[in-house]
Parts: sequence; C-alpha cells; structure tokens
Amino acid sequence: MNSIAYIIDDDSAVRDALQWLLQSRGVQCQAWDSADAFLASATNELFGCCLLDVRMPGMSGVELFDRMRSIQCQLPVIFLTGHGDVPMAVKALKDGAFDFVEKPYDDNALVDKVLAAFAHDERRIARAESVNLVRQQLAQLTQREHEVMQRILAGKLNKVIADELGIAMRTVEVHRSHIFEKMQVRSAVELSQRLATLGDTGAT
Amino acid sequence: MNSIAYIIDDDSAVRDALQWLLQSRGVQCQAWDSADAFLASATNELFGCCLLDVRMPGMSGVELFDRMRSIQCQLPVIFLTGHGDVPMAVKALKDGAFDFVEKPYDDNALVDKVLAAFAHDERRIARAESVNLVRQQLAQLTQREHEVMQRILAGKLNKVIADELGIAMRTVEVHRSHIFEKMQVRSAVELSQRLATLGDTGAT
DNA sequence: CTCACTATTGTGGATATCCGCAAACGGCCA
DNA sequence: TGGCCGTTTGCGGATATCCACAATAGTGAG
Repeated sequence: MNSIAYIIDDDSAVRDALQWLLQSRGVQCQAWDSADAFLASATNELFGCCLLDVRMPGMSGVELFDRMRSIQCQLPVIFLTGHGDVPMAVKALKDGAFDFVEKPYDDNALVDKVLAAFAHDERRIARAESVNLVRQQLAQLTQREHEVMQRILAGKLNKVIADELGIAMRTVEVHRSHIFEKMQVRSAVELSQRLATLGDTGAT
Repeated sequence: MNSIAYIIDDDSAVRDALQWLLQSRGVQCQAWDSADAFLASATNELFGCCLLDVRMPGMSGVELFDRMRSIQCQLPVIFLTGHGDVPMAVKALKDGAFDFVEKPYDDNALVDKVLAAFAHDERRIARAESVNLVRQQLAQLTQREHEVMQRILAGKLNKVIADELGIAMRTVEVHRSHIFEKMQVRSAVELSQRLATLGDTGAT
C-alpha cells in the first residue's frame, strides 16, 4: 500500500513545483487541475493525503474538502493558500483539515507535513480496517442474535435473557454460541473488547 | 458548577470590553492582566474556558497555553490576536487550542465560541470524572489483584490464571471476587466495559 | 418441492463460576 | 503482642456455561 500525495491546483506551475519537490524526496504524487477532475477520476479508495489549493476557479478547495467528507473520503487534507486568512484556516482545521499552509511554503516544512499526513493516514486506515472487520462480523448476526448479544453485553445471565425474550435457556445458549463463533471470540469479555473498538475514536 | 470565562489580557480596555460583553450575555468572567497573575492565582480546578491574548508583555499567550497543558490544565483556550498570523493559528489549533480569533472580533460570534467552549468543557469534565472514578477504583486493587484482573481481561479461565500465577484456583476466585467488589461490577463483561472508558478519548 | 438458514427446544453431562465457612501465614501498626 | 490486611488454600454445594446429539418448524431461494 503506497501513500500518494494528491495535488489539486489550477495553476500548472504550482502543480509542477509540488510534484518536483515531492518526487525529489521520494514521495509519489498525482496531480489534477480542478476539484471536479479529482472527484471524477479518483473517488474510490485513496491512501496518502491531499494537497489542496484553497482558491480555484469553479469548485474551491474548501468546497472540495466538504464534498470529500460528505462522500466518506477521510483522506487527510493539507490546504495551500496564497493569501493569509486566519478565519478560513481556523474553520478548515476545526472541520478536520490536517494542515493549512501559506504560500510561499518552506520546502522542507511542507514535505514534513506531507509525511506526517501519510503517517496519520496509515493509522486511520489501520483503525478503519479493524472497525470494518467488526462491522462485517456484526452484519453476519441475525436479528435474534443481536438481541441476545445486546443482553450478554449488559452482563445478563442466560436465564434472564431467556425470560426477557420469552424463549428457553437452551435457545439462548445456542444463539450465544453462534454469536461467539461469528464474532470470532471465545468469551463475553473478548466480545465486549472487540465491540469497544467501535466506540474508540483514537485521538492524536 | 458554573462555567467561567477566564480573560487574560494586558490591555485593560480589552479586558473591560470582554467582560462587559460576556456579562451582558449572562456569562461569568474573571480577568487577569498577565499570564503569571493567572497561573499564580488560579492553577487549581477551573471550569469554563480561557480567553487568551496571544501577544502580551512577559509570558505570551502561547507560552501560557503550553504551561497550562504541562500542568494538566485542560481548560479550552480561545486565542485572541490583533495581527492575523496563519502559521500561529494553525500551530495553536493543532496543539489543541479550542479557537483562534482575530481582533476586532464579532461580538455575537465570540460569545457563541465561548458558549461552545463551555459546552466542550462540560463534556471534558464529565469524561474526566468517570475516568477518575475508575482510576480510584483501580488504585484500590492490590498488586496481586492487578495481576489477576489483567488475566481475566485476557479472557483466561480461573484455572489457567491459577497455573500461570502458581496458586490454587480457589485463590484466584477470591481475588476475582475482591476485584469485582472494588471495581463495583458484577461480571467480567462489566469490568471490561468499565476499563474501556479509560482508553476512549471521546472525540469532537 | 427441496435445500439452506434461522429459530426453537429437550436431555444429559463435563466444566466453570460463585460463595459461605474455615483456617494458616507473614507483615505492619499500635 | 494483638489486631488488621493481604495472600493463600480446602471443602462442598448451588448456579451457570458449554456442547454433542437429536428434533420440530417456518421462510425464502433455486
């Protein structure tokens, strides 16, 4: 899995300069001259980070950022801007942008930021994968199994669960066994821990 | 528990204006004319948010921010600055500042930000309290109980735990019982869930 | 209609967990 | 030295969990 810096800027000189800089440091790049072009060609699984010009004809960088988030693209975004605008920077960062850099940028600092964004994205992907695994396992559970699991996680005894659902204890045991099998755990404790990963946001 | 806006600014005109604005909206305030004065008089339990001038004689707002974090003061900080400085805003936000506002500020917007910071701090306090409770309970456990608990959370059977620790199963059962009592849970599942709150960062 | 899946229940036994009752040993404090 | 705490262990019983074997029933797909 290779990290790629996705450059979106309408100015070909800027694109070329960024590509030259990053590639000279061993960073793979892909460049687009508009937000629309980027969205059209690469909406699927991306990995790395985005270098996004704030001011562009057509869809602005900020709009593209919103659009990406609305289609579940969580790629870290480094904004590039020519005119220092504090409120815009603040809003972008509070909305989850990874960084906000003024042009002219310092080459070394920018490369560092890209690498930091790469590292950030690697952690994000790792988290997303483990969360996805759990989601897939949860999706395999039947409705009844969900009802039972929920009560297991509430620490209830099979007997109590059976009473609540109006079924025999033996049936609960069977469901319980199926749940453990599908979730690939061997105890209620492991089940609880596996599901705990869903709630975690994993800060930093 | 009342939220308070802690204003730190060397300019008395700014302090007065902020106090007037916030108090007219029903927000309680306390003001200091320097970072040192603030640190000296109010290092303990604060609740609400900080309005911090970036540029001040002596310790700057940014330095005060670092200092606060280093002494475990997690009060949300809203920076106020006269001269738009994007890199500084970006750094502050990436370091965990709540907001970064340029002067002259918009009254309504600033009040909104303060209220948002209050809400943020309320959530932080709530999280911290539940985490503290768990930490206190954990502190009550003896060394041996910790060893047993760790293995319970690994999903191990009493029998296995006994073997690993070289003690009788009955002893493990006793420890187990004490652990549950001290942690105020009634099953390994609840124990696991209670400890899961420690790992959570609770984003947003 | 038959097959696969889900839900349901029973019997009976092997394990595990939970607990009260009892007790022994070492360390620390008054 | 006696009490308190932590650690240890045993006995025995009440519950609970885990599972193989076996069976009934409804539902949707092919």
